Formats: sequence, structure tokens, C-alpha cells
Amino acid sequence: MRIATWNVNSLKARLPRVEAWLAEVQPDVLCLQETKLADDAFPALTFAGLGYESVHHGQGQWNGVAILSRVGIDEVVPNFAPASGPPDPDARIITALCGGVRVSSVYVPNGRSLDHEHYQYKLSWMAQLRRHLDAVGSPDEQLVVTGDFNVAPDDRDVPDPSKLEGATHVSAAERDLLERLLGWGLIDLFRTRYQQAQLYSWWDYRAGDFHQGRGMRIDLVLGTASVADRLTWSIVDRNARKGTSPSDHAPVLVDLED
DNA sequence: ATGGTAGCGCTGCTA
Repeated sequence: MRIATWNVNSLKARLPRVEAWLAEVQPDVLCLQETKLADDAFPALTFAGLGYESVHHGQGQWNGVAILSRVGIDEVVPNFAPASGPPDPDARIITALCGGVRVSSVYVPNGRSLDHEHYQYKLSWMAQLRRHLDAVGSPDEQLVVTGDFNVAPDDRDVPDPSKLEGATHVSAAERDLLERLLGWGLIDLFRTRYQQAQLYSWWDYRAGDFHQGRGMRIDLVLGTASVADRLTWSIVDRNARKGTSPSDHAPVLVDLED
């Protein structure tokens, strides 16, 4: 079973690339973030033509998350589960059961800057994500939380930690909240296969950052122990960041033993 | 290099 995540930075702008990528890579489950579409504009029929069922939680201009699956989609929960607290006004999370694995596609708030109220929103969002997991599942089950976390887990995941002191994506508070999330019973699956630094999943469009090798690893696939036990392979598909009009993120893949 | 690009949607915000 192949599960992938991809922040596409507008599905409207990226649909041709997503279609070609699905045909080439053949994931069983694909989690999308930043579709930037309303639900009625989501191209479900296009994906159905490629063999994928899909569910979308969108709002229009910003945010928007989706799950595509060719191994079934059941028990769909758009937004945070009610038992976790108030609903998120933004469309940043959707959860479904796909092929026996409970999958959440998440787009954690960026935070903007440490003194911005959006940063407090980011911290509270990450705390509620943990309560959401308690509401929809258990660490004893096969469960995957994947998407754009907008947090670089440790200093290997950024080019120059000394230049990022006091910045979002690396601050102690958000890294601690990510650790707390892992403490719920999740494992950073990509990191179990690779330990080296500078294996990024996102590169700023500006200043030639991709070609200069300046990025961050902020797109994560977190899985419970029973998922990690099935892991056979993981990779960041950097080829998808190349060529004409790419997203600023590359897809991250995991393969699980059937 | 305190810059730079991309997307949305039409002026400036978000990332």
C-alpha cells in the first residue's frame, strides 16, 4: 500500500501535474493540501476517471485539504472531530478510513511570525490535533497523520539553524508540540529510513532556493507503530519539484507491506 | 542581497 502527501499550492494550477503524477507513481492513497478550492470546484470526476475516490474539505481562496484513495474511503470526518473542541474556521484537516488505515490529511497553520496571533493559532491547532486523534482513533490502530506540518522537526531539517533563531517552523514551542504529537504514539516514517540532513520537502520559489539546495523538511508522514512495522520504503519525490510550474512542495511517499 | 516568486483575484494578502 503506497501512501503519499503533497501540498500542491492550488489544485487548479497543479491539476495537470497531479494527474500525470498519479498515473506515473500510482499511489493507493494521496493526501493533498492547499487545494485553494471550494468543495463544488473540486475535480472529483477527474480523479474518478483515474480510479480514485476522493473527499475534499475546502473553503475557496485559501487552504483546502483532500484525500484520494483507490482502496476505499469510509468514515469521513471533515474538520476537527467535534469531541476535540471547536471546529477550525479554516479548512485544514480531513480524516478517513482507507484500506484499513485511518488517514488524516493536515495543513498546519504557517504561524507567520512568533509575535503574530497566527502563531498562537498554530500552537493551539497543533494541540487540538492531538485531541482530534484521541477522538477519531487510537495509537493501537493503523493510523497515519500526514501533510504540511509547517514545522521542521530538528536542525537537520533546515539549511542553517543559526540563521533561523526566533523564526517560525523551528521555534521550541512548535517543535515541542510536534514532539507531544509523536508522544501520542506516532513515528516520523521518513526519518526511520534516512538520518542525514538536508533532505527537504519544500523550497521557497524565490531566489533560486530549490537549485541552491535551500529548503526545509516540513511535509511529514507520521504513523502508529503498527504502520511503522509495515514500512518498506519512503522517499521525497524531488522530480515533482522540477520543470514547468511546480508546487513549492514535493510529494513524500511511504510504502507499506500488504 | 532585509531581496526574491507564485497564486488568488484585482489590491494586497498569504506563503
